[in-house]
Amino acid sequence: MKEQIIRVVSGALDRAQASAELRPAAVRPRIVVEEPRADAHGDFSTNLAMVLASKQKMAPRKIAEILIAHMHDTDGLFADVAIAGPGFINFFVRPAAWHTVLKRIHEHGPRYGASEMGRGRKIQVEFVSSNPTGPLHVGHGRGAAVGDSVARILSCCGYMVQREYYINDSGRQIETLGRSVYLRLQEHLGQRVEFPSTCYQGDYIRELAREMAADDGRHLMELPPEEAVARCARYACEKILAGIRRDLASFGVAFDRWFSEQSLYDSGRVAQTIEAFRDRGLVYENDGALWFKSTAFGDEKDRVVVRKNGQTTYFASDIAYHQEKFERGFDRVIDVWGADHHGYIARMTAAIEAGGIARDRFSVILVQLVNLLRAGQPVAMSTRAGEFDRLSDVIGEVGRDAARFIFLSRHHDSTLDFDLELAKQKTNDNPVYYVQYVHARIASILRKARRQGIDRTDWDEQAVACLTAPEETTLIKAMARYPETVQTSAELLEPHRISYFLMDLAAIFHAYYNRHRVLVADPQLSRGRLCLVLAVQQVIRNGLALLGVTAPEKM
RNA sequence: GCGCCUGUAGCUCAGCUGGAUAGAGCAACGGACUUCUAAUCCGUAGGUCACAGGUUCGAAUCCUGUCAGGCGUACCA
Repeated sequence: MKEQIIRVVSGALDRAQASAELRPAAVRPRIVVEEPRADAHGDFSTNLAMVLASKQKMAPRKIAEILIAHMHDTDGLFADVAIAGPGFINFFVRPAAWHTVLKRIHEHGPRYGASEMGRGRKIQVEFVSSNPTGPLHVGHGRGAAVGDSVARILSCCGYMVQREYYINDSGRQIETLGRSVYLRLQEHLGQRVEFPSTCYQGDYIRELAREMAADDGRHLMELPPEEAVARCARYACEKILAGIRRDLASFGVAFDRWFSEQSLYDSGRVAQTIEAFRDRGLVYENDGALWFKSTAFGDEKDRVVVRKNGQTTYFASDIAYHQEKFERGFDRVIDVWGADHHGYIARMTAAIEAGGIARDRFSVILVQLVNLLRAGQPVAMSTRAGEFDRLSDVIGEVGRDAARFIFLSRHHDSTLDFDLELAKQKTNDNPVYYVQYVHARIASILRKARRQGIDRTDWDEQAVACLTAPEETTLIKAMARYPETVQTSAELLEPHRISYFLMDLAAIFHAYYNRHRVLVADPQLSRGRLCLVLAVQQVIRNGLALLGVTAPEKM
């Protein structure tokens, strides 16, 4: 609907300029159409006359008059177009014109809200990428929900999306993992060992050690320690990764590709990247280490890629990794990171630009941390004791839908309080159920309709013409906003906009439901209302799908 | 010190990249189940948009500064 109005306004501007009543502008202003808060200001309004005023050297209200005179309402949308305030043009849409929105929803079904904004461009979303040194915790859960939802939204907007998980299966932390398991294994086999605080403290390390002991633990002890540690590392890494995959699967998150950091070393890719940088003078030696000139690309200081001891840094493999991503043909690459990594953005962007890729093709979604609470009290989480607020526990306790919805109920820039008790509550406090309830209620209406022998739920133009109640128009107006909401959340990479949209639509529906009955004596009106609530159900389902939340038939 | 993020109702948060009189939910108070699911709805009350300047027809939104909180500032990952 908004697009149609933009077209009307845009056409009026063209004609006004063609007729020389308005002088042609060098730069055409972006036409902004908004929905005013107050009903008295109509269904839509544009500020175009005021934007043009200074350039045209004309009073805004005068410009508004000219624009209105040149408007062609070919679709018969408007009951009235009025000038108000300092020069707003307000549009009052005929109630019947709103019915075309309903028709569109019926026609497009699951594709309502989809667009070709992405024009098939390839885009990659890399998220979670948690180190395989321990199980996923709630913070990863938020990253998983955000990454997956962003991927769903982009895909809905016509991008070819790939979901990727980067496995840090190389370097010191993996060695530490191996040593941790090795020491616990020795301990398990009755040896007295000193377990350093630098090792991973969690109970899952003991479990892994027990498993290995049951397998071929004693045989391992006969190997040279270095080899035994390496074996422990490989075993633990695989096991933990399997657990991560399991947790993600139960969270409804599926990756298209799991990319191993080690593979970048095995293929010589990291070394090649460094050499390429060396050839182009992008690195230099200092204090025995090799530095990347990231300051030349906007970073605040240069960064080490090869340490004095000859080992490459994590950053080095990350540069190679991101170059490799773009070589795979992605137009855009999006990384979802925990907010504690924000200091890393400047150098990563610098490295990408140094590799000859425009910096705006890379973006990072920083996800702020999650405070896990229980009835308002913080849930104790001690990394030292190795106790995690595990994602699997949280999903087990509150369920996948509630967890996902809550993770997506805040802007990713703000910290999130996740209250386990609240998440289980089935009240208004907990918006998941509030939204899902709409879907279930409508399903219930349909069941009743079928019992009454009404089995036609297809589009019925005449029946829909009966929908004249103001609550009905409000409902349709809300649904008309959906496609735009999806596009905005795709542009800004902000899935929470979908959550808020759904809560808003749900509130409007519940109010309607309490005020009007769908199945009434008048069969024509019943059919019209059935068309209406079916559309609501469709939009709720589409929106929930973008969040990865189910739409239940019964609750 | 420097950098990034945040500051909106008692609490938790939206606010459509500058629009008209500031928006929800929770908590408080008062109402609505013989109906298609009350996991719902209706109403009342609640505000110096941290503070001070600036930009313009117009600012919660943009710019500068101040204050407060979070995070970061490795030859760790």
